[in-house]
Amino acid sequence: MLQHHCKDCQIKSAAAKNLNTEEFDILESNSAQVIFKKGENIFKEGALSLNVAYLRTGIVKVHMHGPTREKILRIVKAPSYLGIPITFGDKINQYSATAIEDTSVCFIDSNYFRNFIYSNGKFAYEIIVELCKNELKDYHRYTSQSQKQIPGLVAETLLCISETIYNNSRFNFPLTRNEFGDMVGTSRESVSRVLSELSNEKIIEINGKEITILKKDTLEKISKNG
DNA sequence: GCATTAACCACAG
DNA sequence: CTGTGGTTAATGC
Repeated sequence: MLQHHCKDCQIKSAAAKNLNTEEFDILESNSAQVIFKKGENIFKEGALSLNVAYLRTGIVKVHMHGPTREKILRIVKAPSYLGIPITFGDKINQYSATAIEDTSVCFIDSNYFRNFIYSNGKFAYEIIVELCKNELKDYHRYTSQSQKQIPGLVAETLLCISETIYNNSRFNFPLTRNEFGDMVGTSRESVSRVLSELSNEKIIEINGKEITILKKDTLEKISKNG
């Protein structure tokens, strides 16, 4: 376990900024920081959930088993909590989290996390805000996913990764084609095909894992029109 | 019918 | 792990 001092942490969550000195002491003695290498599993679907995971740095994929394939639910960039729905929704993890870049995670004992919710209204409020924002994003994604065709979904995903994860029109796409398929609910072949079409039309440029968005406006149009 | 879309399979780098 | 081509099934003019 790494030495850590929650009070001095530079990457506090919006919620944790509302904790007082005493609460930070409690947090510190009931949490542990762990480093995960790219590809390592952070918590696994089906296991018993005993803590809240707070993603301090890095990027993670959140995924669960579907009837036929794996489904990638979200790509999460730090800082963000990872396991709140698990902690309060069920004792058993309903989904897994896997690092797609080197990552540092703080695990917080659920009981103490729960106590903060009970006793500190501002803390609880920030947690609710985060949950609500995520829920709204999920609603948007689910409606897109059920109504857009594959080119629209691929375009949407590229824009989303570029804007919200990397803030750059050029980025290393962190998933394999297969995982990209799992993310938009389609086959790796279809993703492949759409990507090469986009590349042929000079809308994006592909160098292995590196993707550059050349014509953002046309990509947005494709995303919008489904 | 004919066209489009996308899944599944197979095979080659 | 990826890209591509052939085939097939579903859906919509």
